[in-house]
Amino acid sequence: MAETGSLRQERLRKLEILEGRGIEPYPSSFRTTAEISEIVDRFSSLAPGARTGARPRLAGRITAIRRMGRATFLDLRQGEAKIQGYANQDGLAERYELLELLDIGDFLGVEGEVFKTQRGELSVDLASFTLLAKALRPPPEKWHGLRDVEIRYRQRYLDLLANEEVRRTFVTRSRIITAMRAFLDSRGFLEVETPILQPLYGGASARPFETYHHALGQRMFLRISDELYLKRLIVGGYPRVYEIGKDFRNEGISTEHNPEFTVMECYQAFADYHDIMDLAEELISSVARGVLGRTEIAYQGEEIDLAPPWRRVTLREAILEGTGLDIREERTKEALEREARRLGLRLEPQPTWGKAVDKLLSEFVQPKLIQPTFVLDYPVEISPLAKRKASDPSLAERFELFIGGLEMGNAFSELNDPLDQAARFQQQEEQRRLGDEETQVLDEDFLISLEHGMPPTGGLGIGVDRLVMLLTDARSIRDVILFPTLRAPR
RNA sequence: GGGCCGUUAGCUCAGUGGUAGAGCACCUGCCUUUUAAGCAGGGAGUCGCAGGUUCGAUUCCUGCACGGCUCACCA
Repeated sequence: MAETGSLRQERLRKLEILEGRGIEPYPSSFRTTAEISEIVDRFSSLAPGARTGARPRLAGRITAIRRMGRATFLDLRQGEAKIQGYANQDGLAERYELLELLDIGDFLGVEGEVFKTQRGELSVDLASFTLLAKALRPPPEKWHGLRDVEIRYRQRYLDLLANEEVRRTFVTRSRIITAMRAFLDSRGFLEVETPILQPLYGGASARPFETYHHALGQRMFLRISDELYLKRLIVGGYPRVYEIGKDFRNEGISTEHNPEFTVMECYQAFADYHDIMDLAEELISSVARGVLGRTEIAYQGEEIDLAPPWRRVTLREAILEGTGLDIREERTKEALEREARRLGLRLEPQPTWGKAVDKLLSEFVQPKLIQPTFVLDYPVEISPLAKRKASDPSLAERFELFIGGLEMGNAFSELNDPLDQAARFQQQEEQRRLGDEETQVLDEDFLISLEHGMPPTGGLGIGVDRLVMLLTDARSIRDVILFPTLRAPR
């Protein structure tokens, strides 16, 4: 980080003068008697020119200073709330000149009577003030805010100070997660924590981050999913569990992907994927109602209604609708790719039939799924942890949820047949040999847990960052993650 | 990783083959109810980095770094 040259030098000079006068620029505390927001709430309807007799002690950051000779105004901000400080030479006497040593960005404690100026600005008539922390660097520009995305992401604190809508977004994010917890808790789900550092990764098709534990002398992975551990807890007898936490995938970065991202996964015993669709609808619509107060939202210019029930369409119908291709007719990779080409679809060659189906969905169907849509019944080939449909063993009882063109969730009736699960892992190995690099790895310990008996269970995973994007109308996942992954500057 | 675009003062941005500007911020002066305070004056830059072309490069070319968008993979 470069020095900011003369601006920083200037502040250092003021710091020295302050210290020379025996003023501690970083005192350990300042006892306030009120929050700025409380004073604003209490006195905002005061008439211009009125005085209150109230004399609170307040603290905040200086966000503006207007010096007018023997009178000075400054804006003091604490969180969202702001109040004006008014000081004049009559009131402060020889202390008045110390105001010269204050800068925008400094934290200040004040004491004085609350009043309203002739122009109607709620103010504190400073009887005294105390420097609480000197800022040595200037804040971003007050008028245009901070635009440079690199500074916004790397120094998010400046973004939060300069851009109010950014501050609001992260408040909303926090409320979404709180609402999610409240919903799940009210449904009897137990919040648990499972390992992030794992000897084996699984539960999704993705490349992991690898690390090494020195004392154990052992390779470890950062989890790519919570799934296999949460299912072990269902085996262990908890009927409903959930976890909200980070997963890590060693893949590309985009407006919809951050290498570490937040996921909510929940598992409910004696439920199937139809029950889970109901659960997902209720979860997301109730979060929207709780946080935004409504279920109609606008996302990137599209009007979306999150009120249940949501559209449910099979994967086959969705692809048929979106492309004209019937995946039930084209059962081999070659036939599917040939037909896609015949229809003029730009489909890159895929390693397997299942991957090609997945590609058709994400490429040609997903962008059109603006209203909440459950796409159900996926090929078993690409659903190695989901139970087969009784009526068609080539399909899995699985759905993905799309809203606003974003893939929002993934769920299935969990595969609890240990022998079929073993066979599926085997099948994944074969797909790996065909060139699919993101197949699931065999987890012997997980298989053993299934052999001890897992009840029929429905599971759901929601991409929390994407849900926040949807509810805050964010275009990029980086706008809902406080410190998104960036290359380290050299 | 590929393609396209960007990088100029602390911040927001102009601009040029002849060595750099504005607004905010900063400094000095005036100003005791201002509020994007005002008025007058002033300081501030390795023009992302490194090469090349040129009498001369911030400007043109090449490479690199970082960022954005996009394509490829995933939640």
